[in-house]
Amino acid sequence: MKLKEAKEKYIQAWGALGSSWGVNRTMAQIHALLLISTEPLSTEEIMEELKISRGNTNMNMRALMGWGLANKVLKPGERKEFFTTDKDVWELAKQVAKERKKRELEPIIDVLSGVEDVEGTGKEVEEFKKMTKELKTFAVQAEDVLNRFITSKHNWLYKLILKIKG
Amino acid sequence: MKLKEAKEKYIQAWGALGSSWGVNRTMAQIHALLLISTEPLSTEEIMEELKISRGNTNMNMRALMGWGLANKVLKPGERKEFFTTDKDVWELAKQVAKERKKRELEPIIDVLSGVEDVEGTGKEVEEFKKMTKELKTFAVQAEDVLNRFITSKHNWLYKLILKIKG
DNA sequence: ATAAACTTTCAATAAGTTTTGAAAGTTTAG
DNA sequence: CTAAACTTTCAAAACTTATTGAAAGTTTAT
Repeated sequence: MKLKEAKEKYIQAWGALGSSWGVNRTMAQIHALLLISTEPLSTEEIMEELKISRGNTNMNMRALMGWGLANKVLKPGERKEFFTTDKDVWELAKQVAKERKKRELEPIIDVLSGVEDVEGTGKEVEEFKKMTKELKTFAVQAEDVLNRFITSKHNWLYKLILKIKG
Repeated sequence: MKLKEAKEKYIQAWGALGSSWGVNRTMAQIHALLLISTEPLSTEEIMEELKISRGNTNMNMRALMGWGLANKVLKPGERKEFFTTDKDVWELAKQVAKERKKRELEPIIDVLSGVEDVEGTGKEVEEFKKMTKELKTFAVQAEDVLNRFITSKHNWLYKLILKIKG
């Protein structure tokens, strides 16, 4: 397979994956592109390679930087800004986990906590309390695992697998 | 807090969470409703409670059953179909994991495998190979963890937490 | 057989999300 | 200062996904 074709396939696939993970497609594609670049890329180059508009490139580069997944780099003698990424899948995964925890788990835990003190005593109320309590327990446990993942060092996943297996 | 208000909050929150997890909002809401119901519910009752159309209810009930998260129940003397769920958060989580693994992880692993044999030898090709290989390793590890989760028994998560802590 | 009760389908519509592109804003060089 | 180089913004357009509702299909009772 030619590099160009391989690159395209990989970038498309990564974009698709991103969009199921709350990372918008373009953001994921830009990240994918930066991951395999040997040199920092300019806005122009990103636009060109991904065939996207300037505005889109700009918005998503800022989002990537906001997530801590990309950096501005200045080249001496160049006026343009260039972008790179850490090239560490691990960091990417941790960052996604962090964002999603904040956007999803935390709010649902809040709601489930807020709903604990429902008044009354009927069968319906009992069932409601029982279920929401279970859901909360589950969510808190999931949060716990995520927190460990987020604050973990490289290879935690690998070590974890060994632990599970052993 | 009144039961009615609490129910609404909980159902809305669960719906919102669902839609970030590839479970459509209505499907998640129906599931949430079934989770806290003491009795099996009919299509009518679901429509009423969630203020959604018959078509929407029907489609999403079938999807829920397709995911193995709800069942038809027949009440003696009644012609209508009624629906229940297992009331097990664990099953829900496993099912979501299973669907997402199939929809997302497997395809990306395929692409990354398919792209391994890119030809040429330059710096660019090296970087590409290196990166895609790393991504694949990561994806395969993640798949491994998911598989264990999916085939696990109740309380695996809890035990896992103890393992990680210890 | 047929009519009522109930379920399913799907084209049209609505709602939500992403992308564009042109205009406005900012920075740098001379 | 001012013109060119570059970046940012955001309303409108394109695209994607979810929902409706009415019509078609199915099942059951008589």
